[in-house]
Amino acid sequence: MPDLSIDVVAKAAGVHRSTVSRAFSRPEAVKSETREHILRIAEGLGYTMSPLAQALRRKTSTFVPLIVPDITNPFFAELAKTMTQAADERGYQLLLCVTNGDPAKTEGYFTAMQAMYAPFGIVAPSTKVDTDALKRFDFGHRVVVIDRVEGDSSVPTVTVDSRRGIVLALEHLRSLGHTSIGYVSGISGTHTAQDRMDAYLELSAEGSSTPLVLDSGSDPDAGARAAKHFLEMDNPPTAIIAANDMVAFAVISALGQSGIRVPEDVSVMGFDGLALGARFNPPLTTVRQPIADMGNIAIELAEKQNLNGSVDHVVLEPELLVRASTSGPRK
Amino acid sequence: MPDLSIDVVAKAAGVHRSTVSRAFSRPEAVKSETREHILRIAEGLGYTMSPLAQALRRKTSTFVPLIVPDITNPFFAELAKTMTQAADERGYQLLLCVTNGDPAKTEGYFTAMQAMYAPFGIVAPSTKVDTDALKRFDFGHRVVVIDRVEGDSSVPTVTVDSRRGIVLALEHLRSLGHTSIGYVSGISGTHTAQDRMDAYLELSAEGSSTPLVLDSGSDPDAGARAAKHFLEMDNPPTAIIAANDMVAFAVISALGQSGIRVPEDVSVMGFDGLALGARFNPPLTTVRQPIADMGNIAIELAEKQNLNGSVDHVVLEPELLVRASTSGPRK
DNA sequence: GCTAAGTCTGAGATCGATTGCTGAGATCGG
DNA sequence: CCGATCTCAGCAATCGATCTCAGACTTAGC
Repeated sequence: MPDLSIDVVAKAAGVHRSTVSRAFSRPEAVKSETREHILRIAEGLGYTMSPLAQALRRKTSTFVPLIVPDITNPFFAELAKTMTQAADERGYQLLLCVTNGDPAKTEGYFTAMQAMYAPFGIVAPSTKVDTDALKRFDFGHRVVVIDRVEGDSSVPTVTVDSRRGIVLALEHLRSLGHTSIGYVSGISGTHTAQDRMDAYLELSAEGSSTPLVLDSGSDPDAGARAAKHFLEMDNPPTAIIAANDMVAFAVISALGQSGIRVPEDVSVMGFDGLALGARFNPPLTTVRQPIADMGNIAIELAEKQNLNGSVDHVVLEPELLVRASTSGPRK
Repeated sequence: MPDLSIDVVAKAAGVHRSTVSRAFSRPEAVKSETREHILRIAEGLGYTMSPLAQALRRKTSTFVPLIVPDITNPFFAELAKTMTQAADERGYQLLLCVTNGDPAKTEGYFTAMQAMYAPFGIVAPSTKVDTDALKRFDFGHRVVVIDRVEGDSSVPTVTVDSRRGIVLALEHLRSLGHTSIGYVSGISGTHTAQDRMDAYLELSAEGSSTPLVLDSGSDPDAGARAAKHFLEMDNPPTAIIAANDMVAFAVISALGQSGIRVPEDVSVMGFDGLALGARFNPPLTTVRQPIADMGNIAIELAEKQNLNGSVDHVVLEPELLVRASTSGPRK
């Protein structure tokens, strides 16, 4: 394969380099005959422009980083999947960047992406993002965050309404007849995690039942600890809300290990709406986040900010997804 | 942030551009005093080299594509995770490319990666890879495949020993007392999927029990169909081997929906060893693939092939992982 | 038919690096 | 003390595109 540069095509088409360039990136600036001729020749040669050279010269590329803490977490995987497509449709190429929760890595990606002339980026954090720290980076001025952010600041964000989600969960459980409803966090760090917990605490109290947090850790063992705690209680709740689907899985698994059945002995709900939940045992009742929408909107917000500096905060509506892990309380 | 080019650093350090370049990429070619001086200045300015310009000029980059069909599948997610790190450690930057099973996308990535001057790539296919089709692409000569390929050809591969894995599963189940062991494929397309199924068919017959394939589809509903089939049988098997963990999850879930208990009523095993399996209900007994090793070795093979054209085929040993989804057959 | 206003295309500098070549000093043996 | 050998740094071409400028040709208006 001889190296295919723009000059090769130019020679083959009998025109100047610049004309070929225009034929591709500014079609209206070149006579349509010439353009079609060039395109035909290029096609025949199997030529495509070098994104590298292009980015270098233009000082802007179509690479859009999506920074996530852990791709092994299905929530982020689903986000990545839908965002890949959303990016594609708009002519961008999503670059997945995994931090493993290490803030230093995030910063590394920032400078790398700056160097790649990425027009903007999307960050799905694992901690409360520090807006000021963000803004210390050049690239930090061009990201949108998938989480709430301290004091509605100058960074565009997309989130779903945590409180509304908890309301949905609580209503569902109460309509089933539950009055004693526990909570296990299993995540922390992000504002979203905090918001869900706060909403539970507050709304649970309103409902005249005492809030009951089985575990508030954020490690993978939270589910097991919550189950242990549950077993040790004299008067355990008849239903449990988990802060996200993964934790719900862990709770159900741990409970199952001790012979507790879901939903016969206790109802368990998740929060996320992972596809995986439909194939859990039992299929998980949960509060669905519109992940695909989040991805699309994140990119839109990024484009908007890039265009006219506007900083929007979009809050999406969650949705109740009833499957089989909840039922009426045991008599 | 003024644009930080190599010339800026050169000026600041009072040397020529080329000297700065050497200070970074060919340390031995510049007097150590000078070099340290330059490095210090660069550090102070917060300068990093443009990977774009570098790749353009050198005609080789450090981008390594990992092409997977679906990042939402935890197997590929885990692969991506470990490979990201493996790549990092060797100075590469992994670029995750998701095809959604569309071969056209794979080809698109090939030419894109060619244009990015990627030194090589890793492909985790969802279909039997056609070596000839691969070789039609320039970039196809520099990939390693995570699957077996037709006729031990000229493409390096990494796989785990499918037959051995099935042996492990069968031995485990038989030692528990099972004699009637079913199989559900749920995947197909890859040679690995084929190999597992073939191994089951063959070894199962040897064990003097008749092979019993509950479902051989490859869609997400295979689990449900297998469960349906199971329920309709007069004499259902007492144990089921699923071709991978995800299918095992689906089978257990579907069975559970019909009131069949695992492992009390029927034992179910998976194949993969996903981290998720430990938190399933019940925790999944499975055959573990050394995913991290696969990632590391894939990159090693790629480097080797790139260096001296050697084409190796590495076959890794799977390992039995006993958890709670298997037990003795019901009396 | 002649000038003014468009259309198109070509020239050449430029983006941020790398690298073969050349030459200035330093080192060294005799 | 002199030429030969080494080191080390500068020069300038190059990678594959983009884009401003300016010139060549059309087209239009009167």
